[in-house]
Amino acid sequence: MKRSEIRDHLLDTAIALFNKRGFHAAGIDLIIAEAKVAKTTLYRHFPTKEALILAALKRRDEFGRGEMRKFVETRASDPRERLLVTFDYLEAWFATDSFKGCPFISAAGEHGEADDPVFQAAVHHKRKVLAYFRELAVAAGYGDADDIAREINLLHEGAVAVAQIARETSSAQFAKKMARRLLAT
Amino acid sequence: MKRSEIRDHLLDTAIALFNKRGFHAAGIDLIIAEAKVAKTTLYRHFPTKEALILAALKRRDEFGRGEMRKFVETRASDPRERLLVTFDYLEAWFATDSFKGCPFISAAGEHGEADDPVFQAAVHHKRKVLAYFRELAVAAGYGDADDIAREINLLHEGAVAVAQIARETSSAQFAKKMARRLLAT
DNA sequence: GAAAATAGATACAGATCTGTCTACATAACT
DNA sequence: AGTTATGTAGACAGATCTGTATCTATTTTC
Repeated sequence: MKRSEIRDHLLDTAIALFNKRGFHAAGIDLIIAEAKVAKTTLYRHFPTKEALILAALKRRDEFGRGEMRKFVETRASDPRERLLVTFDYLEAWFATDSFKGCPFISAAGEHGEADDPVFQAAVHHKRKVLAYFRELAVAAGYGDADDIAREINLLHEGAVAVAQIARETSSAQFAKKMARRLLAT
Repeated sequence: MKRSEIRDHLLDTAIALFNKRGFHAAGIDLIIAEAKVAKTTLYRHFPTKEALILAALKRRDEFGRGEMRKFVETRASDPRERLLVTFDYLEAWFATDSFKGCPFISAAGEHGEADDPVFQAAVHHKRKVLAYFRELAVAAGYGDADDIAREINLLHEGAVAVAQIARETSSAQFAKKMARRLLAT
């Protein structure tokens, strides 16, 4: 396998296994076996497991937010509607086989110390997502864009947590209806 | 230490360490050291680590729901108000030093397979909490008590997730205001 | 095409994990 | 008081974990 591909392949494999088994339970040996790559290779790209976790979270963050943006932009042009369409993105995510809750919440659960770089990666991701909602709320012309963004964000988090445990997609549309009613007030 | 006390003491120590470090990262040796108990003693009470985890989650479930009930019942008598007071309970929980997000969401993150007993324990807890909200909604005389309960529940989950990452208590009151507006429609 | 960097395969070190075993001390119950 | 159950202490086994070292094969790059 070419060097240019292998790093991303390793990260994708790691993301999938961290998601499925958890960050501690998914060991290096499992990751290299799944990726069909030698251990030496992994350690040439990432000096430690923590570095691998951080790189995986970074990739997951950028990919996930990019996907949500694309999804939203192709389904609605009205900024107000776009805020609601984010819940349809959630629904599509929940419907995938690999959905096991938010990887950043799980990462924060396993690395809960405030000064842990993994926890900080989760904080960074959540801040970026909130900023996106605020961006949409501003574009929609809301005077209290900050509050609107926080509301959408809180509903997202709630829908994800419910879907993680109940293992069904309906919480996305349920949260969407709540959002619609709140935006109407 | 008396036998009757030691089991609960072990469970409380385990709960605290699982909460702080995560279920995989908190090892048996750490738990017995913190509890100041011999390893033999722990394994006389719990045959495996998984059994300890399950017993700890069961205790956490019963304790947490009992505390919320007590909190709510002492602060409001009107059933409608009680639904809102549950968010004040959240706020008090968030304000504790040990708050690191919902232990059951974290447990589900580390044991995400649907047939894993630990995951099932999380499902059980969430069902019970939802049933409590429904009980309050029924007492409040709402015709659509199921939907009201789901809304309160989703707002709770959202507030917990936000508080876990942002490390502040304000999401509880923020969710409470959202709940108030939703209940008014 | 040659030189340098990287991948593969695998053994290994050292730490840590769960769970067991042994030997002795203490508490509880008859 | 004496028997039984339980606690303490710690060594130990066996598995597993992260990370390193060695050596060969393959890519990349100049």
